[in-house]
Amino acid sequence: MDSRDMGTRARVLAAAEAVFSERGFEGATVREIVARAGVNIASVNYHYGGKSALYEASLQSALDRFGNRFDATWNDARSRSDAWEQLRLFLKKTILLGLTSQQITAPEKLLGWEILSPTDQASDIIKRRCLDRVDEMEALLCDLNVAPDDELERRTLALWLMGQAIWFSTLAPHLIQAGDMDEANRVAENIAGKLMNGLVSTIDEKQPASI
Amino acid sequence: MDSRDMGTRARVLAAAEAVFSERGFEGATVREIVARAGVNIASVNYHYGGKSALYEASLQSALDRFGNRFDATWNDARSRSDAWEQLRLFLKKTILLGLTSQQITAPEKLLGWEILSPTDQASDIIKRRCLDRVDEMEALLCDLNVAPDDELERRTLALWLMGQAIWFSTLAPHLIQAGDMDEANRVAENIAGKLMNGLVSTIDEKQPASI
DNA sequence: AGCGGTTTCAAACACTTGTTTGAAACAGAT
DNA sequence: ATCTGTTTCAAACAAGTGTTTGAAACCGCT
Repeated sequence: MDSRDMGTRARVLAAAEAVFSERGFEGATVREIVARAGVNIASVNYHYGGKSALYEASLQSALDRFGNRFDATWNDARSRSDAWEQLRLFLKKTILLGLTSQQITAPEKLLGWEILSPTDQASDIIKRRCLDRVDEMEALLCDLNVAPDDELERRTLALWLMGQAIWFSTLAPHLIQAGDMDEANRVAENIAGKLMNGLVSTIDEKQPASI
Repeated sequence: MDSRDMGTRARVLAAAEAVFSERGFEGATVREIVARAGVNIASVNYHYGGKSALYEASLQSALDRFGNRFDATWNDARSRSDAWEQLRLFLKKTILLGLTSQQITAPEKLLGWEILSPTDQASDIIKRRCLDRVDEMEALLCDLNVAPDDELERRTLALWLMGQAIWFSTLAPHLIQAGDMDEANRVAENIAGKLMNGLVSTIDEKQPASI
């Protein structure tokens, strides 16, 4: 447990993240992991104690990086002075990510696997983290004075907005691809604008300006 | 290939759908499938030719049922006379489904697995089906006179609206649960309303009624 | 009853899986 | 150089995998 053993131990973890994210827990084999890491097969048991433990470590590490990336976008947006600008920037950035990224990144894929077949402990960790983000979105909505009084309503609204981020960063890349950066930028701004317009409209529940 | 063999053959398919959706392709074992179906292990090879072929059959069948369920909601909404009412009803129903359903259903989980680790042939089938739905949503947007002229913009908008359906029927149930039916109804109507308000607003791109 | 084709079955097959093992190689301190 | 604890390695292990096999059971038919 020294810090000098960051050679093989870290290489195993990196390879594990990649393989687990590509194939899931069951589909991944320790032989492929150690092959990619370029180390002996016994390393995974020696350093981590087994495949399951290695998976948990990979998930933890991937979640951290996922969280950090999210936090970076979030904090960057939150640093703006105007609250509406904060929301617009956050939405636009996350949408843009989905339109331009060529493939789902490892942490998001790992999250996906975990959602589909939850490991008891891990799914709790994930749930907690997701709900923390939802809390932050709720706070932003309160800043904007558009948070509904009703608790479930407010929570669903925050959850829904967060859903946009997840949707555009996971599934959308499979179905749509922007041509160039300018185009992506324009589309992202447009969608973000529609989301925000929906938020602020107070003429609720009635069909507006129909045919 | 008679129609009288619907006994074991169909039982295997049903069990396969369940097990594959719970554990994914790699995680599922033919032994568990045949155990649930209550048939001999050789049946899967005899009737389907192998695990992979059985998986494809399950995926096909699940996609059909998923499509049918979607089409039912869609057609029901589309039968309304007013176009805005069509959209509102569709959005509300799909949101409601996510708020009230206790767990992700088999077809959606299978879809999820396939998205995470696409089988070459299967992912094409899925893509095609999803894109067909997006086409229909585009048509509805044209009916509403809110479809942007730009193609990518229009497509992204349709895709985004469809994303709501998927989002609320797959991930949201993990994070939120409505208390009773009345509550769920109210929340679903609220979110649908916000979505539609965003659509119709023409005061685009500028921050509205800020602090 | 007897026949031909289809379907089921228990047992075995070849193979891959995660894990263990015991020796060899290494690093640092004396 | 020698000893100590740590790390790497090739080889082997037991368990579980999808698949095959050849015989038994079943079916509708004459």
